[in-house]
Amino acid sequence: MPQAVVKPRWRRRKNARPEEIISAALEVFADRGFAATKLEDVARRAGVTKGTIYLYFENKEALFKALVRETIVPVIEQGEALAKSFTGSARDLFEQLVREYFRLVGETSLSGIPRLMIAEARNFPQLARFYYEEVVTRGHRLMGGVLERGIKAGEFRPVNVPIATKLAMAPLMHAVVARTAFAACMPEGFDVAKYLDTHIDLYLHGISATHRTDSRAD
Amino acid sequence: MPQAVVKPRWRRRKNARPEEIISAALEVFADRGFAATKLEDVARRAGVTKGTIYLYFENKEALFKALVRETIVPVIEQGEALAKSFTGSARDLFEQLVREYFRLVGETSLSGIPRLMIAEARNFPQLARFYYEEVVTRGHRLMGGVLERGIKAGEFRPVNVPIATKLAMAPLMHAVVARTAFAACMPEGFDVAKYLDTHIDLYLHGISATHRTDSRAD
Amino acid sequence: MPQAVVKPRWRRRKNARPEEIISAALEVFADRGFAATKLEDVARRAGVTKGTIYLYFENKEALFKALVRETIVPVIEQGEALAKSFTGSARDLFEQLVREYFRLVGETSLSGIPRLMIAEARNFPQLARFYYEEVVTRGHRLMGGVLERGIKAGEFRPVNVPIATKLAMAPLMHAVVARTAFAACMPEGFDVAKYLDTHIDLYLHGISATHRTDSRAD
Amino acid sequence: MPQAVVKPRWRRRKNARPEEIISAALEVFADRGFAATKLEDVARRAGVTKGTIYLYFENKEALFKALVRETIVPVIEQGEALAKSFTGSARDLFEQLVREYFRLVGETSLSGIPRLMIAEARNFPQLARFYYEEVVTRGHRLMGGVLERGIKAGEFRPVNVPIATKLAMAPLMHAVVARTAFAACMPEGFDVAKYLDTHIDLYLHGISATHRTDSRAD
DNA sequence: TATGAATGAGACTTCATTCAT
DNA sequence: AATGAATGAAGTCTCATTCAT
Repeated sequence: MPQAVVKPRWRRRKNARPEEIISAALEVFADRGFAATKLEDVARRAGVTKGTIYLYFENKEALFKALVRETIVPVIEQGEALAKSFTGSARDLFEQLVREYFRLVGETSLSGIPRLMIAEARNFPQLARFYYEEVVTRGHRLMGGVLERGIKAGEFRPVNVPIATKLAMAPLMHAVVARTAFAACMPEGFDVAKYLDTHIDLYLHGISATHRTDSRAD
Repeated sequence: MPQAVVKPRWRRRKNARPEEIISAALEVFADRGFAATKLEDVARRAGVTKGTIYLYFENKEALFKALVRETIVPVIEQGEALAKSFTGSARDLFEQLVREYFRLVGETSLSGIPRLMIAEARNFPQLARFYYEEVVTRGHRLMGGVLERGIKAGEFRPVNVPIATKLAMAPLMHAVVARTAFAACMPEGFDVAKYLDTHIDLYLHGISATHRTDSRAD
Repeated sequence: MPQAVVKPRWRRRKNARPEEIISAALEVFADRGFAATKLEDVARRAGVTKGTIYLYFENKEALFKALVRETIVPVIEQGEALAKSFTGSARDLFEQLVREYFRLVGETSLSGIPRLMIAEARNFPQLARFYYEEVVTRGHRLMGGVLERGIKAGEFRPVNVPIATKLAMAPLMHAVVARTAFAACMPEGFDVAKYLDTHIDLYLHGISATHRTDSRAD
Repeated sequence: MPQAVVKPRWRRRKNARPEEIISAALEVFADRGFAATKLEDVARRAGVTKGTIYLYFENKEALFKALVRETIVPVIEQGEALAKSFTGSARDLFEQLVREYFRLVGETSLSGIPRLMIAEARNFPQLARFYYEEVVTRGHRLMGGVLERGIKAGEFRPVNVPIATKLAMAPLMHAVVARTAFAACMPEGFDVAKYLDTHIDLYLHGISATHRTDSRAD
């Protein structure tokens, strides 16, 4: 990242190259993982040659980082914008965020990113930290905010927010991650719609202020 | 470290080498992933030389496969045995299986295996299939059986078992997988005990036959 | 090619570019050597882009050759002019040539050129020949002429001129070459003035016609 | 698949390998310089493959350093040993050291090393420092010791030892360096023997205590 | 059974050079 | 005349794999 300063921005704007490369990289990284991805494949898919990648990214790792930055972070930001402007109930916001996440990530090649990060986090501590802070933590903050909103509004019981947040996200994350990993092994498929419906229903039921009387959760 | 089974020492000596290698491989693979693992590191940790590995395993991939086979499947088997001999309520069995899984996998280096599989499944379709069938599906069958047992006994509502099974497992799997991946990024730590407690509580509450009146889940 | 250019002011501009490039090349080549010099660095220092270099020089090697031609040869010519017009004693001419060489080459970035040639001569036989003939031989001829002049005038003993010439030049050349190479390693510095003084004194003493009586040198 | 050509993979003892590689490296580096040397060429000349080099040397630079260490430093040590055990006059010791240096370095492929160092010193500051300290400085100390010995014995005038040392060495160094660089350009050859004779004679005469009466050099 | 020296295919990365604008 | 995007050959280095001992 040393020369990020020198790279004139208009060059990016004017030329679609970096975006094309990142887009190609997303496909290949998502398919094969970090180490097994050959830059030549990325280049070919982007319609350029190996050398061109190095005009825009310092090395493979930098490309990987840019990919994460440019693709996943915006999804989080979109969710934050939605939450900010949302005027309905916390339940509805919860449901909408969950479904939106699946629409944007779970069912696109972006789903490869969480899997990649889980796979490579330990080998790229610096990137892992970036991702954890800019995506995971931020995502948790977003979801945590929804829960607090519901608690304040009396829709949700006063649960332990950090834990409840993790439990709200885990089924989403795992479905995204495992589905892309084992897609080829699930000929019967995976009824995502019903999975989501059920998660939303069970989860909202679980933290709803109106149904419980005997919870141990604090 | 695999299971310290108590058996006559000299007798096992014959098989000790491959087991030592697999044990070393578990540590290294779990730490670094498949591609980033050097056989030399595995060898060193096993106290042998690279060449020796090839006496027992055809190649790196075969070692990886053996590792998966030898370490994870027994955990499933143990769970199956527990379920078979269990005489208490489905709720208690559910709780015990969940906690046992965490004890055996989530908090040992075995936790690296699911992460590895998720990372590499697409690059090793054959291994992915093996894992999916011998671990994932079998795990689901085990958990699904518990749910059915509870439904039959009138403890649980008659939910869609496959979906409910996945929703029971996802928080476990995700916690195991994400925790090892991002361990270094979570200085605050992760209160696993409370996470488990809450999951068990919320989940059992959600499918309990006695509390719900308005569920959309079928 | 646009013709009908309005010339006046831009006329010198036309030749300015190659000179600027050569000047930049001198700095970079002298600093880093041939292979380690990137044309991009030369271009940047010349205030142009890489492509521009190729408008004036066929390739890196041609630039290198032009650099040698344009920078060093004039120094020789200047020495030749001095010798030609010099009217004093051979001793004084010798001293003046030595000091002038150091002033023009030894203490400017031109000192990088001999070092470069020594480093790369074997990789560029054609250039080496050019340099050897246009610089080394010509320099030797110049210095040899001085010696012969002194011998004829009875100032110097009738030594073996080619050998004596080489011995006159070697300390100069080596000082120039080694000083730039190891500049960073000589914190104590190198008293060039005294080095030159001593060389001149010892050398002139050695070949002086008036002091020796027992030399084996012929 | 080539049919079972029985090519013994390693005939020699492990111990010999590094030396063989260094020996091959000397030839190639001396011929082409550092950057222009391909490790594959070194390998081929050593009768091994590229990879083998990396068993013994961390990288190209390390090989280069080892080469310097193993080849030139011993020459210095030999000179030091000679000086230490020498019982004759300082003049004779001087002469012997000069001739020995030429025999061991100037007329073997070791002569490529000084040239290499001069060429690459600026690009490898760390190596330059090593060489400067272990070779240049040590060589100067050796020669300076001889001069001091002669001064103490009344053989030499009380000259400025550091300067006189440099002037004693420069013709040697330059001859070694320039000869290998321009060997191909000197069809007439270079009468090394006479060059050395004359240098020794002139130099010894110059610092001799018995001949001078008018020196400016102090 | 075990070793460890040796291999060589393959990946990343660099940079001189080209060419459309 | 000048640019700057693009190329692709070439070199360093890695490491799974082999095999004589």
